[in-house]
Amino acid sequence: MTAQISGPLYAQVRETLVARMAAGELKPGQLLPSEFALAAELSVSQGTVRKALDTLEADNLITRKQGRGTFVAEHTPERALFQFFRMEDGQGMVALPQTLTEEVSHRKAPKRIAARLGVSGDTLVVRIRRTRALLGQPAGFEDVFVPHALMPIPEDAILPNALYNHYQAKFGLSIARAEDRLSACLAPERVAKALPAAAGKAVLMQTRAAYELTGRLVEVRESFYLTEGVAYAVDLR
Amino acid sequence: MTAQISGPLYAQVRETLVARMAAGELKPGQLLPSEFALAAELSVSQGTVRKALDTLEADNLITRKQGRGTFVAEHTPERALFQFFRMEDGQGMVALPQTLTEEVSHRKAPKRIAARLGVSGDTLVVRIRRTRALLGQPAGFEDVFVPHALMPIPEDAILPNALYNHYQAKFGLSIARAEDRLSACLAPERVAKALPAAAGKAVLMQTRAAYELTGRLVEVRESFYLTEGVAYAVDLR
DNA sequence: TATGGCATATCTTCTATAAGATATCTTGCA
DNA sequence: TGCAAGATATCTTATAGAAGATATGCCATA
Repeated sequence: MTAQISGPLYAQVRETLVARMAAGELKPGQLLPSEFALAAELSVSQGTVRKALDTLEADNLITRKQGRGTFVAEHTPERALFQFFRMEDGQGMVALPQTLTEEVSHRKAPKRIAARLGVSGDTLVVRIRRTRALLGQPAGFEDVFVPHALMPIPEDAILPNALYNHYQAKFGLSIARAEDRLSACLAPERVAKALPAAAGKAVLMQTRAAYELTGRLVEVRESFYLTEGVAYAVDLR
Repeated sequence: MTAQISGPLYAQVRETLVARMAAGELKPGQLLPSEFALAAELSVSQGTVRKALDTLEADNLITRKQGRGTFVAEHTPERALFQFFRMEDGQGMVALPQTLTEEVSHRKAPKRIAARLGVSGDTLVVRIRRTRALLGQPAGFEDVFVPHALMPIPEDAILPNALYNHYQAKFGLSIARAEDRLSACLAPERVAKALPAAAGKAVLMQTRAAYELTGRLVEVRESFYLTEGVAYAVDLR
């Protein structure tokens, strides 16, 4: 038990496991030791390990299957889609996004992006600018910013549809949480230029901050979507 | 144990408690019997009751305080605000909405509303049409629809800021869950008429379906917001 | 001998219970 | 009024057995 020296046992077990995930000792998709094995290793009872796993499961950091075992959560394209991509068509089905154009560039962080990333204005960042299609129609414009120091994505990189998948595979950074803010505006000039279909139209603007396992902010994005036939879906409870 | 005759014990305990809430035997804000008292009454162990309460707490149906007790969740204006109202200002603070105009009317359900409510087209519904201010500026237009049979709100009713509070107090219906869908559009005519500030502008359209404890759909709404200085905030995890 | 099918052994997580720890409020006493 | 002790609530930890999944091995059969 290395992570914490006070608080409930199960919380210490949780911290230990999160630390191992963040350190890469427990990789996404990997089978965890059994509850009894962890209990023996950490000198606690199986029930205590179980309670720690309960909290991890609630946060979508692990998945469990009775009789099979416990696995570190993985950003499969499907999962990233359902967890972090919320555009649905009229029938409540996730509208699969398709990349139309893509451009990776290294640059100093624009002022508002630097502020949101919590870095100074001359910090080098990677900008991924993409246009995307929903339901077969050009409908989205995305600007994704990540610190270059954290993820030195080359400018000639070809990126997969689901970026979080890529972050995890290439840099060992697992996105665990994201905050979205949604508003409506007329398509800004740079959007209209890259996505002619949006010119003069109202678009849904999505600004996101994405955090990895340890809580560190690692990505900021600004997206604009035409919402004809689709909508950003949220469950409140 | 009246609710269920199979499945895990703790699930049966949960169903029993939900049934009592829905029936009004356990009212919002009320103190529940202690875990041991419930255990004795239902002939299970305290740990089993506790596990049932864990699931209810995860669904925001109860709140617990060590040393004090367990309480049925209440839609205080504050809580309804944080749980179901997601408009935040630039600093991440909830933007308090203020009602500017309000008009309650009884009418046959418009076609698309009837479809979403799952009722026939000639069903009587109550429509609550309001305009609202955010950060002191007129910014919102809301159409709320509820079946008249379920909530016969009189046409001369004066409604509080937080409707769910009112549903609960007047009709014993607790909103437990809601689905929001967000898109962007130019302010429709009826919105521009009621909210001149929105004329010709892009607005955030929010369509919501709200469900009560037992899972029954009880409210549908269509709202339009000017998002200058505010945004609809969501946490994904 | 090779192979398909079935019982079983042995993993796993899941459920249920019990007992001690900790937090909060009440009550009685100085 | 202030404070300490007790009552009562949830919280934490531990243990035992049930339920589900997989692999193994035996045995009948071609």
